Amino acid sequence: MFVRIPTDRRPQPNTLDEFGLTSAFNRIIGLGEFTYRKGTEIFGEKEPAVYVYQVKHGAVRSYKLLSDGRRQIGAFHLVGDIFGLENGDEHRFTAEAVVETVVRLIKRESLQLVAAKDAVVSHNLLSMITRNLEHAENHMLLLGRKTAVERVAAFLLEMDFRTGADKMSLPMNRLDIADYLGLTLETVSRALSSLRKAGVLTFLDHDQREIMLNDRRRLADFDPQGPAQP
Amino acid sequence: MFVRIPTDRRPQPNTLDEFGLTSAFNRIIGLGEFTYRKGTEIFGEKEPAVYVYQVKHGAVRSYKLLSDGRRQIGAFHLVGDIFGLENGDEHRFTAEAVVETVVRLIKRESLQLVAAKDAVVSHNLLSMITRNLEHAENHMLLLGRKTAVERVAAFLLEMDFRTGADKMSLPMNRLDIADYLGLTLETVSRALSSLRKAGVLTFLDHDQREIMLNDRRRLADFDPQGPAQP
DNA sequence: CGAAATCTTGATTGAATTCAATCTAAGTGG
DNA sequence: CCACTTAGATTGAATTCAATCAAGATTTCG
Repeated sequence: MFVRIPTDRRPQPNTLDEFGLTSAFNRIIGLGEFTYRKGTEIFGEKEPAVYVYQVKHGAVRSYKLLSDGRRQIGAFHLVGDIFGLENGDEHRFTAEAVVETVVRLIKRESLQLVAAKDAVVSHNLLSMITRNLEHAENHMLLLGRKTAVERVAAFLLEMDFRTGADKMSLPMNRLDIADYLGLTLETVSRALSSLRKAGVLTFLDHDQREIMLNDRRRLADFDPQGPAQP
Repeated sequence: MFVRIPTDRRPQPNTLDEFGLTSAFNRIIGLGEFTYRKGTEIFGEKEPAVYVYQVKHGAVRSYKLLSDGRRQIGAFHLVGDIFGLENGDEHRFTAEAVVETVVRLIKRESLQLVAAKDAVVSHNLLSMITRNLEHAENHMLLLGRKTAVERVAAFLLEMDFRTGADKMSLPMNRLDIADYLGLTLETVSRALSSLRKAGVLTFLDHDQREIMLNDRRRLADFDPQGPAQP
C-alpha cells in the first residue's frame, strides 16, 4: 500500500493519496521503482520535467539555490507524497534524496493523457497543485513573520501532523531543517534544546533524529498560527 | 481594454490576461464593477469564496495575519490581475484595496460552469494557479534567504517587470512593502535610500512613491536571483 | 581505529528591529 | 487662508535576535 494517512487527520500539503492520484499511478504502466542513495539528485531545477514521482520509501527535499549557494528548501516529500509534478515543461526545484529513497515514477506525458480523459484524475491534479499552493502560502507567513522558536515549533507540528505519530523519526538533518525554515543549523539546534528544556519534547535514545512530542498542545502554543485546539 | 502586458515581456505571476481568463470574464454576465475605497476589505480570510475578482483600476493586497497582528502580504494585485480565485470554498487570504480600486467581479460558480464546458478556460485556470504557485515559491526563497537590500531590489524589479515602465508609481506605502518582504518599514526605507545613493534609482517629485529606475541592470546585480542579463 | 559527519553549546558579531526624532505633504476645519 | 492635525517617509541611536565563529562531544562509517 502507498496510502498512509492517519484516519483521524485531515489531508496535508504534499500528502495527497486519498485524492486518487495513486490510482492514476497504478493504472499507468509506470517505469516501476527507482532507488536513490542519500544525497543523490533526483532532478535539477530547470531540467525538462519528464517524470512525476511518488515516494515509496524515504524522504526527498525540494529546493532552490541563490547564485552564491544560499539554499531554500520549499518542501519535504514523505512516503506517499507525489512530487516533481509540473504544469510547465521544466522543474522549478531541485529534488534530492534526504536518505536512501525509493520512488515510483511515471511519465508526465502518460499522466496528462489519463488526466485529459478522466475528469477525476484531472480534478485530483488540480487539488494537488492547490495543496502545494496552500502550503507555500503558509510557508511564506512562517518565513516572513515568525521567530526562530515559532518556526521550529511549526515545523514539528507539521511533521507530527504528516507522519501521524507522537514519536517522530526525522529523516532530515539540522541543516535541512534550517534551510527549510530560513534559519541556521545552530539556531535550529538551540530552538530544539529550548523546547526540550521547556518539556514539550524529548530526544530519544541519543539519536537526535528521534523526537517524542510530550505535549502537542503546549507545543502549539509556541506557534502563533498553530491549529485551533479542540 | 483590460490587457496591459508590455509586448517585450513575458507573463508574470499574477498578471494573467493573455491567458484568456478575461475572455471568460467577458462572456459571463458578471455583476459588473465595484469600487472599494483605500484600505477597505474586499474579502476576509476564511470567508466563503463567492466571487472572483479582476482589478480594473487601483491595486489590492492579499495577506495573512498571525494571532498577534503580524502581517505577511502574499501578493499585490495590479491592473488586469485576477485574484480571489479559490479551488476550495473559502478564501485563504484577506484582500484589501491599497488605494481606491475598481474591480470587476463574477460568481465563482459561473466561472466554474464555464470552465467545466470550455477546456481552454479550464486550462487557463490551471495556468493561473500554477503561476500563483511559482510566485509563492520564488517568494519563499526571497523571504527565507535574501538580505534586506536584495529583497527590496527584487521587489523593484518585480514591479518594474509587471508595470512595464522604468518610471514606476508604487501604489503601496512602505509598510505594505515591508510586510510583503518580511521586513520593517524603516528597513525598507533605508534600503531604498541606499539604492538611491548607489545611483540605481531616483525619487521623483518629492513624492516618494514615484520611482525612476536609472539602471535596471545594476539593480539586478543587487538581486542574487535576478533575471539573467542578455 | 581514525576520519568524517552531525549536533550541541558558548562567545561574539552583526543585520535588522525597535525606539525616537524630524520632516514634508496633505488634509481639515475655524 | 492659515493654524493644526494626520499620514507617511527618512534618519539616527540603541537594542536584540539570529548569524557567525569556534570548540567539543558523539556517532557513523570506511
